[in-house]
This record gives sequence, structure tokens and C-alpha cells, in this order.
Amino acid sequence: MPTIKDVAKEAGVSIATVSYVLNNKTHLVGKDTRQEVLDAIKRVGYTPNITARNLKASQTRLIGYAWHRVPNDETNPLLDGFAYFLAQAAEAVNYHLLTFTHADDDPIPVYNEMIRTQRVDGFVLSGTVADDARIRFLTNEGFPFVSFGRSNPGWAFNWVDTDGKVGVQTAVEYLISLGHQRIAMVAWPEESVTGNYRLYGYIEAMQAAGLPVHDGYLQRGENEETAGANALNQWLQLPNDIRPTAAIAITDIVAIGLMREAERQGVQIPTDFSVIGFDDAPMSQYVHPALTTLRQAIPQTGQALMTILEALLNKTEPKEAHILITPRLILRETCAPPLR
Amino acid sequence: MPTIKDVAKEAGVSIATVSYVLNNKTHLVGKDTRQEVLDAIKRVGYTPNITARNLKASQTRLIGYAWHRVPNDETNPLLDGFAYFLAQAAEAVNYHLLTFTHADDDPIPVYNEMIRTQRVDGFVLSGTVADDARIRFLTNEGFPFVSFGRSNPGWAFNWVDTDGKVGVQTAVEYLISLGHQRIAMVAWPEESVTGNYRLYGYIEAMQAAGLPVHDGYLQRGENEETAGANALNQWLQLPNDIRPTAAIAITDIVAIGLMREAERQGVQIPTDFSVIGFDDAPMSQYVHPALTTLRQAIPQTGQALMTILEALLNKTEPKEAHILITPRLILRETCAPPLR
DNA sequence: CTGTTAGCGCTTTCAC
DNA sequence: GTGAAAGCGCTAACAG
Repeated sequence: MPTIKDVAKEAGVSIATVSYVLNNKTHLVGKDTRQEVLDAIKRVGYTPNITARNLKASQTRLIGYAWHRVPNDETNPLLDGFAYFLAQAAEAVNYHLLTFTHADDDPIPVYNEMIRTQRVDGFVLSGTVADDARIRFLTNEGFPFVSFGRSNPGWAFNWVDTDGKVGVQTAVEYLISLGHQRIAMVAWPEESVTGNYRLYGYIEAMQAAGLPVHDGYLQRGENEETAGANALNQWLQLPNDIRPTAAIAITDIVAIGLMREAERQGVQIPTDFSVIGFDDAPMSQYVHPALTTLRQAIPQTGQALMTILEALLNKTEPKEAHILITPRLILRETCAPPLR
Repeated sequence: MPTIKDVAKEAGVSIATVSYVLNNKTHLVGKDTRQEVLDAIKRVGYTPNITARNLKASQTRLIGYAWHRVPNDETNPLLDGFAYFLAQAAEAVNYHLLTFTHADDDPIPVYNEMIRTQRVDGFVLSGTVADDARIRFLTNEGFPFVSFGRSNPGWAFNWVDTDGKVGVQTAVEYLISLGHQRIAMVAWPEESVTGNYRLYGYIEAMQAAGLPVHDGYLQRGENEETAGANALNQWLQLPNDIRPTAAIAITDIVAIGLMREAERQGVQIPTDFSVIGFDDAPMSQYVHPALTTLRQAIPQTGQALMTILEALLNKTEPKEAHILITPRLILRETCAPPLR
């Protein structure tokens, strides 16, 4: 590979001059000299070595992004797609994504190592939880990062998140517009920050419409099919006049679990029962009936994250430290007016 | 961030000595000096700057991996999971993954840029096709790379691939063991290298069992649901005595398309018709009935790729230039003995 | 054994 | 306008 020296020799100038040309310091180099250098660059086929540039500038132009944990060969389709759009957004501002993995239970050493070796200029986090150790650590280190997802309300850090509350509100309002009055929800465990925002959306929308949230309407469970199945079975045991006719599931996985249980129990969806998921996972269009769900705006999320992070990396205050992105309700086949 | 100089000062030695300690040149430094340096390193909290090391060594310890194209917000679940395991395999040998994106139709400029700027030490390709422009380009450049997937048989390059032929053979044999005799297949267009290997598996297994491949048994289409739907409809038009009782679909997507069409046509799966997919996409366990399919061994594939690439990067001959990895048949609910 | 020193390839001050 | 030279942080050849 040719270096700046080769170009200098070829053009008969000093390496400083070549550097000026490369960095467009037009006021520092004569028009003809400039052209000569440009020609020489072309002739020798030169491109600046990025490692040398980075060393000089004490940067890497690399953003670290850790893959979410993968339990048993499973992947999280939402976040898989996210990484792609994040990479694209990073490239638009001349950064690249360095993806790495870490032990499920203890991510900190890897983050620490990346900071100490100066492998990356900043991080993007995803899958954040309450009391997130990574957020605490990075804040403490004063190392630049943004998070896809909120954490403890008291913590001061930059984030972008899907507006789960508004999303679920929209979904509930849609069910109401269809004629439903007895609407239930499967939420996540109480500790889940993300889950609670979505839950608030449900509660508020019900209250706003003056609809009661009967005992048992709110069920909770992990992000598994069984959560949906269990919830449905609870609801089926409620007396006829308060038994829900529709439900919001906190994710598509949960919604699908509910649907499969409905099939087992002879409950027809959407005729007997309507359901709306959250995420628009790839499989959701393949289940039968195809799942009506809230789609997170992943491409925009990636861009918003990079906008904030770029500001941080330039040591300027980001315009907005927190950005909420509204999900879109994708109408498919799991909702219908309630049986009269 | 402390540098090697700070450590040297702290320990009262030269930077060379510190460097020797860092690089475990034990024969070059006294036992007590070594300990003193080690202590100083700990005291000042020093970790070598990787950019400087890389500049010195003319390397990056970065592997470039391009995301497959994403048409309309869709992602390829198989490859999404692949990136994770590839990253893990890379980290095991002290590399990191630099993920990047490129225009669908013209990936070469991005690869070229990465090489010229010396951003990465090598590449891993996926989604390779016949006459793959990337393979041609990288071979031409003499730049280290490995491919997940084969391309033109005549081309000399290193690859790892799922053994589609053996996989489909296994699937066909399984159907035969269930009692099926009239087995059909939906393949990809003739140009698809990967598709043809899978197809050979079908042909050979049928021949080996002395089973006829009747006219119309072999259908082709793109990787879409419609391909499966169309194929089924063709088969349904065949006369009763040669109408297939089971089929191999070249991917899960195609299998799912077939299943949905079967439902529309009143064909019960697996009672009336058995089907086997390929890939074990995440959605495949959620469709109803859950899809029996061939699962690619993605973690091993990532490791195999890195083993080869690491050899290339060390300028040694890889032990095996080509590695075939056998997929595993995952039995679920879409296969049953044929109706008598 | 330990230190001095010359780079790796680039940017940027400071003279001229 | 142009160039000499210092230096980013590190490794390693060479002296001693």
C-alpha cells in the first residue's frame, strides 16, 4: 500500500503539502501544486491509512454495540434488525459499528476492556433494564453512550425509546372504536420499565374512555408464549358479563402464545376474541390469523441514537437528550368487533 | 488515559522495558524489574492503546462483515443469528467484527474503500451467489476473506457451507421411512448454486430409493411464500395416482407459503400432505402445525469460518479450504405417514 | 538485562 | 505557499 511519502515523492513535494491537500486546507497550498498532488495520488493509488489518522486524532470512529444475549440459539428479531439500521445511521456520519458479545450475567468487563484499550469512541446500548449495570458503569466512567430504551427515571443519561405508552393507548383506542368495552392486558413483571410504560398506556386509555379495568384484567408474565396462554385461561374463567372480549399483549410472542391457547380452547380469533401484539416480529405476519400489532420504528430509532451520540462525541450538547418514537399500529387479522 | 510513558516514569524504567513486560518477553527483563513494572501498571491503571499497537503492527484485528441487503424492512433471520456467532468466534481469536452496510446492487465500492483505508484485516461474506462480484473482486485483490456459501465451482477461494445436499437427502429418507413414495420438491431458480445442491440431494435420494420423480414433481420459484403456494396447486392438479403425498420446500418461507395454501385448499397438513422446510427460521416453530425443517448449524459455521480466516490472516495455509456442515433435521408437526 | 532510538503513517505547528 | 520536524503510543533492533 502506498503511503503519504510515496505521494510526496511522486509529486515532488513534502508530505506536509500532501496532507494539506488531503485535508482540503485550500488556503495552504497553491492551485497548481494542489493539482499536481491530486494527480500523484491518483497515479500511485493512494488512500490515507485510517489507523494512522486515528492514532493522530486519538479516535477510532468506531461505535461499540453489544449483541443482546442469546439463550438457546434464539435470537431477538427486533434487535437483529436494529443493528442493521444502526450501522447504516453510523455510516452516514462516518462511523462504523464494532459489534461484540459478552457474558449474559456480566457485561461490564467487556465494556471496560473496550474503554481501556480505546477500541471504540462510544457505545450504543440496547435491551436496557432497570438499574442497568452498563448505564451505571458508563455514566460513572463518563464515557459517551446512548441507550435504546429507558432505565431508572432518576438517572441522567441519553436515550431514545419507543413510546410504548402512546402505542398501547392507540391500540386500546382502536379496540374501543371497534366496539370493545371489556379489554384486558398481559403485561411484563412489575420490575420492567419498558413493560410499565406500555401498561400505563393501557390504564390511561381505559380510564380516558371511562372503561373499567376489572379484577383479573391485568395479567403479568415473562416474554414467553406461556404468559399469553395463562392470561387467556384466567380470563376465560371470569363470569360471562365481565369476561374480556379483547386484549393487548405486551409482545408478539405473548400474543402468539395467547392465540395458540385460544385455538386449543376453541376460542376463535378474531370472532370470539381480539388481540393486539407489540413489536411486529417477523413471524407475526405468518401466524394465522396474521397478528395485528404495534410496529416499532427501528430505522428512525437508529438515526436518533446516532444523532445524539455524534453530538456527544463532538463534545457538544445533543439537541435532545431523550427522544420518544411513536410505534405504528399495523392492522392485520386478529381484531374484529365483539360478538353482540 | 495513561500511556506507556507514564508507566515507565512511575516504575523508574524506560518505555522499552515496559513494552517488554507487556509483551511477555520474559527473557529480556529481570524478575524484580518485571514486578515493579507490573505494579506500576496497576497503580496508574494502564492498558495499551490498541490503535497505536495496530499502527505499529500494520493490522486492525477487525473483520469486515456486511449485512445482507434488507429490502422492505425485512430481515433475514438466519443471517441475523449468524452475525452473533461469527462475532463470538472472532472474539475467541482476538478479533472483532466491524459490521457495515452497502447498496444492494453494488457492494464493491464499500469493500474497496475498506481495503484501501486499511480499515479491516479480512472479510467474511455471506449470501454468496453464482458469479459473486465480491468474490471475484477480493480474489483479484488478493485480500483475505472466507465465504459462508459456495459460488462458481471453478473458482478457488475458501468457504464454509451448509451441506444442503446431504440435508435434503436426510429429509427425503425420513419421508420415505414414514411410507411416502410420491415426494415432490420446490426448488429455487436454476441459477442458484445453493438451491441446486439442495435439489441434488432430492434427486439422488429419490434415485437411491428407486422412486420416480414424475413430471411436475419439481417446481421452482423465488424465496417467497407464493413459490410454495404455486407448487402445491400444480401438484394438486396431477392425477390421483401420481399426486405427491409429501414435499421438500427449499426454505421455511416457501414451506409456510405451501402450508397456507394447503389450508385455503382444504388440504390437511400433515394428514393429507407432509412438508419439510429448510433453515429453521424463528417463525417456523410458531406456524401451525409447527414446521419440520432442516436446521443449519450456525454456531459451528461461524467457528469454521474464523478458523480458516485466522489461518489466512496469519499467512498460513488453512487446514481445510472448504468445510461442509451437515444440517440437522428438526422433527416437528408437519410430517405424518401418507394416507393409505 | 536495560535503555536509546528509529520508525509505523499521519497531522499540524512553526519557520522560512 | 511550502517544508522541516515534532509527536500520537507503541514495538523492536541495536548498543551497552
